[in-house]
Amino acid sequence: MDQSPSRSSATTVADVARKAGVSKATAARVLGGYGTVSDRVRDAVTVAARALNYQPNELARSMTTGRSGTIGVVVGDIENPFFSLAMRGITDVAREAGFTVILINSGEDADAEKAAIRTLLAKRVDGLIVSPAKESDIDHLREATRSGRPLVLLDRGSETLDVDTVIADDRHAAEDITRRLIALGHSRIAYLTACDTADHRFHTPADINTGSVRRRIEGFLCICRKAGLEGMEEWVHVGAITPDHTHRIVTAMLKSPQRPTAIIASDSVIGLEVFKVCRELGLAIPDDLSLVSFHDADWTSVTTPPVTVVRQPVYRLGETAAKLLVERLNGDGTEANRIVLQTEVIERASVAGAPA
Amino acid sequence: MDQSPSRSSATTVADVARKAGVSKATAARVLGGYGTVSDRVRDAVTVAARALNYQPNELARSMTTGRSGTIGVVVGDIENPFFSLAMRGITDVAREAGFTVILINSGEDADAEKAAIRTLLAKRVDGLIVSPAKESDIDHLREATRSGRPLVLLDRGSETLDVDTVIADDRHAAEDITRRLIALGHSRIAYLTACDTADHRFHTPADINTGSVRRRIEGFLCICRKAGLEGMEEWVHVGAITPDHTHRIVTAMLKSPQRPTAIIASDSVIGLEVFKVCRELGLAIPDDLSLVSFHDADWTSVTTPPVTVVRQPVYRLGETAAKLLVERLNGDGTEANRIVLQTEVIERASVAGAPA
DNA sequence: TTGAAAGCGGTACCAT
DNA sequence: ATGGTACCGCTTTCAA
Repeated sequence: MDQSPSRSSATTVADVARKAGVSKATAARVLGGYGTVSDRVRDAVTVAARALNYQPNELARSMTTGRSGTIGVVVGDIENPFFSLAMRGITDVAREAGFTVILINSGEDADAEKAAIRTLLAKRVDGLIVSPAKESDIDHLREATRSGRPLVLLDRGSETLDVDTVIADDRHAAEDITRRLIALGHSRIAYLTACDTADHRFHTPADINTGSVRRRIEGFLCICRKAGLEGMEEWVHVGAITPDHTHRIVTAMLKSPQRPTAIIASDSVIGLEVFKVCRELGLAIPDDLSLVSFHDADWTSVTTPPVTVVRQPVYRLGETAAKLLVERLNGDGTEANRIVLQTEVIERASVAGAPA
Repeated sequence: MDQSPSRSSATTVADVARKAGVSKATAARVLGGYGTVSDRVRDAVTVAARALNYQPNELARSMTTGRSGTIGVVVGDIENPFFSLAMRGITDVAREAGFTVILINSGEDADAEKAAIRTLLAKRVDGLIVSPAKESDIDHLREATRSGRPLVLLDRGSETLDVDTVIADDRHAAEDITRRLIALGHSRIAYLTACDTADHRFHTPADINTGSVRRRIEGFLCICRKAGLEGMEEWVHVGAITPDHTHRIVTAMLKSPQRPTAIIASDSVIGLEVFKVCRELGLAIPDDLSLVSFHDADWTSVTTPPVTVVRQPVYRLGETAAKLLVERLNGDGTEANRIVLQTEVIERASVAGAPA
């Protein structure tokens, strides 16, 4: 009465072994594809496995091997086209290498990120790819590496953490576009980012915890200073964390008497919102306002006018990070790589000389 | 010489138990948060755990409990804004409910989807959310449910598979916009989808394996017929699987002598490409061509003219699917839900009367 | 080449 | 309330 064949619980190696008339160890060898077995036995086991519809239990396998075949990815927000494209790069490489990906959104919140890392570590991921919300707050990342599992930082590095890092050349990109804007006669140039500070105002780049953005702002300020533009810190606006926030900030900015003649948007979501506010306010781009946006989102070429953007190799960012991780997982013990992917300014028609 | 304290391998329940001077069972009770223990012992164990930096091994836990705390998600392409937004809905609900998400891209390929399901099942996910590439080819899905793990279908249902399903009201949406177009005098209306057929041509809705799209085309053809428009099958174009493909198809379409006066784009990626081709060809929207796109992508409101779209509750699609799954996981044994979320046509300015 | 048995790190049942 | 111990399903010595 206990040998019901349609018992719901899955068939195991032992079941197959019994049916094939061999030992558990032998069955495991053919089912797991390791060790050596005679052809005759292999066939018998294979047949039995098929008959019993044997499905291996990766969890049990992971228990003994210590490898879960899984990599954990923590990004700010998968909904953001930047991350979803990078994610595509990661998953493509992972699948190719036989790994599976666990995705967790941090919502750019440091605490959520910590919880995510803890969860991932508990699930015994083989490695991690993280886009840290705050570069200053990385004890949890350090602990992750201390647990022996390789970590790759995506889009945002850390000076104090010596691990593989893949970022874009944000600083030069920012310098480049700032230089162009200044050459065109702009001096009231605003930089707008989603990153926020404690008092929602910008004072110094050190306030900015997101490395990629900090580097851009540093580049922006540096070129401004070189051009004799002082005190541009006050033109840096933070806290554009949602379209609503952005809308409010941009509206206030453009309605002020000393309004900017150019805006640099730190990502395409912000750039889009700037575009919308201009519409509402009846401001013409580029005659009344020049606009440059980071991230070459697909729609930027189709607006009127099309938007000048900084093209970042987003897919390759993810792809490269995953490749680095897979190499580590395969035993690469060389020192940490810090890879900087080049960016490119795509000139379109949203930039013109400063209004008189 | 074997009691090196900085041994790399993680500390286990047994280690903690030893240090706290209690049995493994007792230590496990406090560490696992089950059973009953005296406060004194609880403290001792907690202290020992902290001292040893104990990190639970979820894999081992899953082994015995049979629950992995993981749900598997298979989508066509995470890079597509549709899926990344739905994914956001899924991950939000999953996190809230204490589940972690494994993401696999199928690339809309049935074989890849099968492999994905197999992998996920082997990893012992507790449940699955799948956006099936082909509704006709679902043996692997059936097998998944047979393994006892709940499955929820996302955006695409299946008549023959009796499982929880969350889709948008695609048919009515298509009927609605077709009706509007016809009322405006259009009769040469093209429908363009990424779905492909064996010979890359459309004959009958039965050729279309993606349920959501099939339902739209059925609605489109139905209304056309009711309005006395026959043979509209030849205005349905398939195979717009990449922007390049789309570009070629749309260009050919718009250059033909009998070119359409209106195009319905099956997703925002296609809609964007139609927009670009019109630019290139010097065709004015909506004077020369009316355009309606499925998916209210963020940029559609900012083009010139802004695009009339079918707004789908994409986030809620994912959210609802995840909620359904979590309920099943919590023991809901009621019959399969088939949830149809309402769509809404957002009228903007890309639609006008048919050119004379 | 094959088998027996000891884990992997927890959980859970049964005593005490 | 606590301890002893048999698993979970698979891998991996070690012998035979």
